[in-house]
Amino acid sequence: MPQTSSSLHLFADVLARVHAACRALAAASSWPEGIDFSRVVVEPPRDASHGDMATNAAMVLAKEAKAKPRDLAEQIAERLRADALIAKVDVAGPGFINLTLKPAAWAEALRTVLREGPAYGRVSGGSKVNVEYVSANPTGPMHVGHCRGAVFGDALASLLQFAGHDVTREYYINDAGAQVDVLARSAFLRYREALGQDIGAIPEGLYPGDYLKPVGEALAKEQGEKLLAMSEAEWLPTVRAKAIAMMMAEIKDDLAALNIRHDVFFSERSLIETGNNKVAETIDFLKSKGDIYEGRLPPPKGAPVEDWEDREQLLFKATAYGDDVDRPLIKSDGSYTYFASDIAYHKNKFDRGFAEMIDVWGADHGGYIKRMQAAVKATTSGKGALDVKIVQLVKLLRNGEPVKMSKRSGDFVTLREVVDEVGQDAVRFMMLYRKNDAVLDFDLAKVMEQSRDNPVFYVQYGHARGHSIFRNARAEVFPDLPEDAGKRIAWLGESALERLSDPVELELLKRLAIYPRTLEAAAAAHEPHRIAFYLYDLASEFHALWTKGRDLPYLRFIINNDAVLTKARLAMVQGVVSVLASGLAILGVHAPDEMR
RNA sequence: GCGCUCGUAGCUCAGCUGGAUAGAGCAUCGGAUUUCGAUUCCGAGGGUCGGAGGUUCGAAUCCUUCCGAGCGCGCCA
Repeated sequence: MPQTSSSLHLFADVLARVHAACRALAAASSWPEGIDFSRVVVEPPRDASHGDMATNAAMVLAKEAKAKPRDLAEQIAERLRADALIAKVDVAGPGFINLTLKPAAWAEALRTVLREGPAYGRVSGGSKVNVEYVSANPTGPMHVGHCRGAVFGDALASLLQFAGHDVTREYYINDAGAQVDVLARSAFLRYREALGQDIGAIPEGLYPGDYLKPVGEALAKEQGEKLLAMSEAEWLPTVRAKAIAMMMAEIKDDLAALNIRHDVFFSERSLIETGNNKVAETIDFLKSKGDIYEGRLPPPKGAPVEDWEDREQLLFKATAYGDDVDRPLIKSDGSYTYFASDIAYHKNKFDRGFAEMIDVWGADHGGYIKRMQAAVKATTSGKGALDVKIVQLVKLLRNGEPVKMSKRSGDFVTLREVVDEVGQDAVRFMMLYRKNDAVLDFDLAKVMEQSRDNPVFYVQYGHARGHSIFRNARAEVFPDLPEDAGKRIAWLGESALERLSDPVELELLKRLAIYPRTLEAAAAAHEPHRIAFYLYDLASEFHALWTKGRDLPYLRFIINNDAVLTKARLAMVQGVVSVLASGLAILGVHAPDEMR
């Protein structure tokens, strides 16, 4: 289990106190041994009037403690009332224990934010995790459809890293199937074209895009007319390798435009290299476990398969691990199915030390999850776990109208076109401002708007506004307020934070205090979108407080005749700025000091 | 036909893995605003959480079953 960093964060701290109270009570009341406290949680109540935090301890423990929830709640409450951090304890409803903390607790929470700075909410000591994402076929530039999985995977990896995991970002290159041979043939045409031949229209079934022209030109330059004299079987490996290399370079460029970088690029072809055939090895391994057999499959029930041929074939016993049917490993032409090499690939991940694997796939691969999880179970004897995150379709719009067309490829919009038009921040944030398994509307016009309707702008503006306040404070009250973030945080760390007492201010501090908890939950659920929503809420409260200062001058951040209060308020602003910057960094979105 | 995902305000979506009177934004209506440079803020109306059962102290959340949408269903990746 991950360890929380040096200081306990407020929610974890209070949870520990509740646990302690329960244990003390357990000892005093001779409860049965080995009671499970893990279901006891401390969370913010839905209704703020109930207090700052609520715990379900009494309701969860009632059965085992053989007591009525309300009675038990009273006993636990009695012990919590003695706690120095807690101002008020109430028992409500079916047995909730509502806690109201002393104001000093919130000041202390802000002090924690400032002390830890960029590390606030960070955890260390987590497990090794492999996150595989993008893995687009190396047959052309990336299109918008790839965008979402790319951004999602990248943000999830960052999130898990922040949550203490040892994360490897991986890209699986599908460079072994039939489609890369098609790529090679398409590139060969462009090669002939580069040598001055008239190739006419690109035949049906080959890739028509202009992006293969540079490949043809490069081949012409390197090989001259040498390849023309060869048979396809002879030139194909050379052309294929060149085309894949250039496509991968292009994909890496596209990813860089979104600020995405992988640690490992894993080649499918490397699995079946002669002399080192991992796929054969894996099949043998499964055979020895009795998970593979020769058999027949019933024809698929859905759309009729025209050339269906009932044949004896090599099957993986996926049904033994929760799948619906057993799955073929070898095609009728004798080559491996994609699934076969994918089994070998995931086994390889496990063998490299990743018991935890996460794959990010597009929605059209949903039907593939069960068999892959079955395969992981089988090859790792249940020790490996694969979580597959499906990212749903992105509907690209402009002012509500669907966008099709592309200047470059003829039939799809490239990732690059979208990033060039709206910028990487807008793309990244919007892709994360939705649950991954929900369809997403991406409106090119809307994400450029500077309004509350555009969450990217709204959150970034929150960060910029914080800095704007620092600039004003520097001009009006504190010429010494450091520009450097680290120095400024240290400088503000010595503020009289107990001066922050207005309910609106305390609300903001509570929001900051809950950040580590939000991160922890988002990481555990593999759901980076929760951070995007949290940031939006935080920015919203910050903007609201700023605007309140317009009507109520005593709530302004800068109070010219009260340097002590101003400094405390600036410390609060710094807390907001720090957390906004931290959350945006996890999402891979810039936190600007000013908007332009 | 089967499997997976989904169904929450007029629209777009959250809902912290079972908690209290289900929340935001947009849109609508009503207010505030020559600010600490910012398209910002406050308030109101709006709900059978697709329908029906079930599990328990308690269900939008879990189970069953219908209805509806999307995706998938050897030898594509």
